[in-house]
Amino acid sequence: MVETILEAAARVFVRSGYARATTNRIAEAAGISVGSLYQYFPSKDAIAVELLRRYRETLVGLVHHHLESVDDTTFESVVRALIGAVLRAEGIDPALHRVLIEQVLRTSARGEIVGFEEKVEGLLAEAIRGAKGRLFERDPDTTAFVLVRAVLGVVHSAVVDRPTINGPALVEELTRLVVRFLSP
Amino acid sequence: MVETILEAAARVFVRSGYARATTNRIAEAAGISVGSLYQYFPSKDAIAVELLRRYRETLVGLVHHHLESVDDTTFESVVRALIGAVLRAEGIDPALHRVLIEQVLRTSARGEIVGFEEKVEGLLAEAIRGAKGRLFERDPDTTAFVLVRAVLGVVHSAVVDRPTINGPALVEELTRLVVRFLSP
Amino acid sequence: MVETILEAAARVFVRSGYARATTNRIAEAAGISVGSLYQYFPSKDAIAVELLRRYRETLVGLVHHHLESVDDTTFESVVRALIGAVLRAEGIDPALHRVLIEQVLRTSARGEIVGFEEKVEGLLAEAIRGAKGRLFERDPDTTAFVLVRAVLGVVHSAVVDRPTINGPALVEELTRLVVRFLSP
Amino acid sequence: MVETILEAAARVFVRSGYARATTNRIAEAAGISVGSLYQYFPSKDAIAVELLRRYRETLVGLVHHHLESVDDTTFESVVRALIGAVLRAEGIDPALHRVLIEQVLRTSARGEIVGFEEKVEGLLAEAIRGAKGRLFERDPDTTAFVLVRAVLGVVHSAVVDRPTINGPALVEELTRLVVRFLSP
DNA sequence: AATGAATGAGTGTTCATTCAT
DNA sequence: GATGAATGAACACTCATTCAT
Repeated sequence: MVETILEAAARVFVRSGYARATTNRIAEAAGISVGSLYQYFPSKDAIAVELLRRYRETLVGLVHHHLESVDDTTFESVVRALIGAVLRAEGIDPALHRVLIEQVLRTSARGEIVGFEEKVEGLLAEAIRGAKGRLFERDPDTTAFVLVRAVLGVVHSAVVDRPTINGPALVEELTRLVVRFLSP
Repeated sequence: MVETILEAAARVFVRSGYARATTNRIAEAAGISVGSLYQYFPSKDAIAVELLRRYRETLVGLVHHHLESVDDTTFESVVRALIGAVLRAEGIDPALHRVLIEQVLRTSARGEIVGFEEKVEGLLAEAIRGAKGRLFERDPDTTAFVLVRAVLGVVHSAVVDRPTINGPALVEELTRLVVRFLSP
Repeated sequence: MVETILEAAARVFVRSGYARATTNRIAEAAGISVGSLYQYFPSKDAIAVELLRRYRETLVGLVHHHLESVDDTTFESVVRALIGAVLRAEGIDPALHRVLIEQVLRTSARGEIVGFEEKVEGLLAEAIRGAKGRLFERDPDTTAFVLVRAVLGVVHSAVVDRPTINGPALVEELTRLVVRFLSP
Repeated sequence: MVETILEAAARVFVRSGYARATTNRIAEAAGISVGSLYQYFPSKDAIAVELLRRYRETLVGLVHHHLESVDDTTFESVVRALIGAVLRAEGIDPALHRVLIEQVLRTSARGEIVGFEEKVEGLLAEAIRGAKGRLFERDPDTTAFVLVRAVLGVVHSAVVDRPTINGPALVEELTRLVVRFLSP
């Protein structure tokens, strides 16, 4: 039931924006009554918060998974695989993400939620520090910041604004961006 | 008067979010009455649209201005100057940008507004094509896309999420990102 | 089970007021499920009605009992005993009474319920008429009315508004009020 | 406008009870829109609070006024005049009073409001203490308490439950109640 | 008989917009 | 042009009641 509601809410949030997404509309989209919706979520905001939480959990998991294979193969191929995975990730719906962020940031759940990018940055900075070749002596934190935000900026834009650009060529360009940026 | 209203609206939008920013509150913040506000803008949405239009106009102008000096000096120094300028730009308030986008995208003005990044990308692709050294044979459009979105991703994040990181080191890292990415 | 529900309902009505006393809350306070509650009472109002009915029954019984002993002893001592009994009566919870009255008066059960004071007045008027000494020639009904409402007014106020005043001195004053009022 | 709303609210509260008196219904009864209602009162509760405040103010004024003439004439005639005045008082609508009390008691305004009877009792206790004849040596506070609550109990009942009884005979009986109670 | 998830009508309240002054 | 009181549609949320299990 929780799943049903979240899926319906995601659809309605994206289609109509948070403000115009009424709880009655969400319930209807989920094929249930408002009352039932409130049996599972205490408020409209709570739905947004949970949606955002899951969204971020998915992405963090994705990155984590790929970073573990760094040693197994070329650095470049890991980057390529990770970027490809993120670009393909079903869970990535920046339109939804965008809609949610403004709302959740006004919520008390704010603290629990903000920090997805930070988490990814932490994982990356760690990986950079542990990298065998000690590739460079710049500050790993700043490097991770630039890396994460640059890549996510491109990925989000590709998914939201220019779905047609999402192909192998984009993966290549992004991989080049990352690899060159990190090389000494 | 239009200016007064827009400034007040920007403040209120950022402080309270679009939904909670009532026209009465905006009018009050502008020191006028609601009635007067409606004398200059036909609707709340229209304020958001105009705000977004100006925001983008400012940024496009900024980029345009710096790209014209590409030939005058090193490529790298132009990039560095441009990045510095964008990061310092007063007009850049991604918090406002974020608030506006969701709303404006649901508006009929949508067509007139979307495409700021596209404009910048166009300027860039043009510059790349015209670059003397014929630096590379990749598709200028894809390259421009990656470049613009990557840089804006970092810039927006820096301004919104991590103001403390906004310093010379960040400019250096971003410049490196761009220069290396574009080098053959 | 009916008892359990009524006790729980009384607690919840007093604690939260009739409007905020939800049937779910009452059921929970009774340690049963809403469904079971509806097995014994057809509606929330029905609970209030039954509660009021019992409340009044208790008080009428109390008065009735004491009036029967009028001949056995001094008039004054009967009055004193009756007043003391009413003031001590466990069943007296004017807070509950107050909460119930407004609701029940809007109910179809209204007719069956109103008239508690009237019953007591009837008993009293009867007692006055039958009183040996034929104490006075005023209209027994008006006298009974004034007597009942005056005493109940004081009793209710004492229990609800000023529990600290509820002591022997109060009994004395009230007794004096009654005895003097009835003396020729 | 405030007056219009209060009058309409009083009517609706009495007719339908507080719970069923919707703000829309009140507005309609006042011949205005809900929005306007909220321009003058921040909430439904606030209306009840103001109504109660005025109600009590009226009654306190009434009592105060009559107590000032105590010295001018017989004690008994003052009592009689006061009782007659209270019984005739337009402002007295215990049905309304009853409806309001439960609600207001749950309100933060509770502190400012409770204490009407207390105020009257204070005035009375003062008058008793200052009475020339030093009529008795009982505790003036307890006496005032019994007096006020007894009289109000009768008055309220007369107005609400038995309007037909409200005549000269009732005034006589009540006056007798008071005078005898206070006599040494 | 007991349960409690599901229902949906109905509530208090907000706020974009209008318009008489 | 400026004002701000008035409007009322629309919303988030509650809760008495039902009914399949």
